Amino acid sequence: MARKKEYIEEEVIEKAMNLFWRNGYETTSMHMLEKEMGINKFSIYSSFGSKNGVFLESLKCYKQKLNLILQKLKDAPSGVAGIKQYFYDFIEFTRETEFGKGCLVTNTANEIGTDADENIKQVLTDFMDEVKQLFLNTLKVEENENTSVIEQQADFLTIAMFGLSSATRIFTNKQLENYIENVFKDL
Amino acid sequence: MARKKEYIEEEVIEKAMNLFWRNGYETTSMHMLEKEMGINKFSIYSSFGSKNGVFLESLKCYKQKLNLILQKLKDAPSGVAGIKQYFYDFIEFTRETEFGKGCLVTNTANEIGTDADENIKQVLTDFMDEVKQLFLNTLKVEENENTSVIEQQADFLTIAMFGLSSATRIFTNKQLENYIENVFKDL
DNA sequence: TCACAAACTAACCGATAGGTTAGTTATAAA
DNA sequence: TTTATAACTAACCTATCGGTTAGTTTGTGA
Repeated sequence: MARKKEYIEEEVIEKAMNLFWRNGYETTSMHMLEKEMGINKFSIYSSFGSKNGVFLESLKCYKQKLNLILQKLKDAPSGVAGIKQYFYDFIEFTRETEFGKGCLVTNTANEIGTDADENIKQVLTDFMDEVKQLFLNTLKVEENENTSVIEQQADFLTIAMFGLSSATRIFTNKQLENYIENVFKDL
Repeated sequence: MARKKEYIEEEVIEKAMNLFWRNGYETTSMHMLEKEMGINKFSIYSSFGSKNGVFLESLKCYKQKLNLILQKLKDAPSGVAGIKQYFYDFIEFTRETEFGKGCLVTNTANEIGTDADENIKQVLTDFMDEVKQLFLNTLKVEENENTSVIEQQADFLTIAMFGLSSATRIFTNKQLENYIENVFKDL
């Protein structure tokens, strides 16, 4: 009936995601998105509705990328060792292409205020809850174990992970590895 | 010879600092600064030169505020207990007026990119170095102690502090206290 | 083959960003 | 009391923000 799109939405979103990842939400302008995605405003708005829409799709795309190491954690045997490995996998993940990008989810959590878009806030809290639940499941060796201790451990590791995500933007690999070793020292 | 200023620079900077603290650098507009500081653009520019100038003075003001608990750490006896107390003092400090502000220095470190103003970057790294040095001094009980172990401990605590600062914006007091207890468990 | 619908280009929109400046008001030294 | 000068007000500047739209190109089903 009509013309075909000259771009693949998944492809241009991945480019947008990398831009948001490097620069944050506010700093990334529609003009920058046009250049990076290789399409113009009309196409961006017709495919994703708004800058916020592009960002939400970028977050989905980011989660897919992160799922590779999250899946490894899901498949790991019970116990703290798998989580420690996830921490190491994560710092490698944040450095894949360049230094100092950090984690898109954590960067966004650090950037936005309380008045931010509700959808974005929901995606962030969902993600955090998912990671904490994954830590809980990995720590839970037997069903009738002391749940309050495990709950506290999972809480600790969630904040430690959050802190590590922020820290990857400015600290050296050696410092981050030293941090991980100390976090898991007596766990 | 001429008219007197109708405002006190230290006072209006403290107001500006609180605005930057709550909203971050980019989100805070000159218009918001005019309203919050109670003076208009002309006065702001004649006193501080630019938005960046206001921000740099705000960082100085913030450091002064933080010095109250940093001084307590300086005066504390050698050993890890004083640092642990600093962590607790710090989460109280970030919650003094409202929830979720975090730490102005850490917020800024999380917000800015590599292309940010050099003066601002310098202030941030100086501050981080100062805190780490303070941790080092507090950990150093005797002069001829194993320096590499202490160096690693100080590095760990610096990142732990950085992570805690970020975390204060979204996690509950109970979770943060649990984090601190785990960080200091075997130190 | 041709008409219609979707994809495209590019000019445009109002709002707001950080920053400037012409003109007015107040003050303190002479 | 006059006058020089700094502090003030408010209108204004250009650039850019996210977003829209009129008009053109292109592909495809009828």
